[in-house]
Amino acid sequence: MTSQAARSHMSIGEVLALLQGEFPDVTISKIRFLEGEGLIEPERSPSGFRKFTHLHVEQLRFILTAQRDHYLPLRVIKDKMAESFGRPRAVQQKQEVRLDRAELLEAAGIEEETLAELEDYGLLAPVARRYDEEALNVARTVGALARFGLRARHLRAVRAAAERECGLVEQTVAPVLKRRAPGAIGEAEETARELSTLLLDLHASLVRTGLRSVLGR
Amino acid sequence: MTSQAARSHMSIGEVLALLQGEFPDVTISKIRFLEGEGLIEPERSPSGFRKFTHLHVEQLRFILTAQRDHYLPLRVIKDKMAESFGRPRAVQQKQEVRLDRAELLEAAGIEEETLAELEDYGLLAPVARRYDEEALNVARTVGALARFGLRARHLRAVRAAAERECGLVEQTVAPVLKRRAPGAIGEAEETARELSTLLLDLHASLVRTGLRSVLGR
DNA sequence: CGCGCCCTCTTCTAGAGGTTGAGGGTTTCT
DNA sequence: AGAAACCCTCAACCTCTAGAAGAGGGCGCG
Repeated sequence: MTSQAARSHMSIGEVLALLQGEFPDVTISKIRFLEGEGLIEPERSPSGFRKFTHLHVEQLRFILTAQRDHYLPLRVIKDKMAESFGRPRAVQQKQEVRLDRAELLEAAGIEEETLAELEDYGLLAPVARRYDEEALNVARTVGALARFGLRARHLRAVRAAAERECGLVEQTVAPVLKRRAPGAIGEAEETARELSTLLLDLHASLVRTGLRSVLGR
Repeated sequence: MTSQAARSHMSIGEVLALLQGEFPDVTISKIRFLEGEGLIEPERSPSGFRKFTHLHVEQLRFILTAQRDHYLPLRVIKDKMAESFGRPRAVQQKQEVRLDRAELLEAAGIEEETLAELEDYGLLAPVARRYDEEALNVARTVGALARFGLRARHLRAVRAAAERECGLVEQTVAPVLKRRAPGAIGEAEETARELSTLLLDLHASLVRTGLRSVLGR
């Protein structure tokens, strides 16, 4: 048995041996299965044997830990891997939702006129006559709010607030975007995502605090 | 149909109605299933109908959130529930945070002057000279935002927006609160929580959508 | 050339998390 | 009272995830 260190890549059996100490119930069949699910992508030798590197072992460790300690489903682990290990191309689907008007009404469980109202107040707009995931979520949420007597016109303020926050993000990110360097867009997206998370978090905290005083304590 | 408010306990259908806004795919059969799995234990009427209280609704919310947002298996959720809800009273956990000024600065990793700014702009205020969990979160978040060049004065709009949303909730809940019936407070809290969740969700959706167009798709 | 390792592919499975429907009682509206 | 709406149990069924098991067949090396 040649040491796996020397060759820089390992066979599936060697990988198994490496991991088995830490994760007693990993098996060859499981590793193959994980490849099938697109979680790892080992190279192949001319004759078809899988060739693993240390990176792959790292990834497997990540997967197995996520399963064992955080109970995450593979689908979610896959997404997280894209973040932690960076897109190994494949551009990740995300299962685009694209509904037409009738489908949206159906899926969100709202009336035509509610939708019209929503569009009037700018809470939601189709892109190329189609509604995406986010639009569906808006429609559903507004539907639920309507059951409390809150109609679109009450929600204009929410839209305005969202717009102002977007403005804040835009303003911060603009210089990066302008600098037409390669990778600038990716960087801007990253920053925008991070900023918006923070702003949403702040917003939520403020609302919760405000509410507590409304309810007396 | 009598309002669920008056009776302090609800039928399974009423519980369903309460939750469906926030969790569109909860069903009666699922609620029964969760009882079968030992996650909730509603009382029964003499004729065998389930009787739910606000606590049960709270627990269901906990379960559904854990599933949806953290992908936890029921088995694990059950364990967590024992911690969060288990053993009624048991000295009120939730581990109240009550920091003084210095501790807050330390914990949030911000400067005295940043905090002063925050208080000036009404983003945060001590209660009886102490800062709670939510205040800490605000301070921390603002600290992170500051690293992107966003200072308290940029965030006034966020505060204003949060206040307006609180107003919306207050307005909706006010009639219930006034009606000084027993259980009215619990019901109001329940409604307020639900409304604010929906509003925050809506807000987040709008921000994400807006951001996408800022970044060009 | 034989023994151990590796390959693909198909079929099987165990469990989680519910759904559906039959058959039957209860509550409430009119 | 009678219908409509709601609720009950229990058993059967279903879909999806996460693999396991085995058949049938290639590599590779001492």
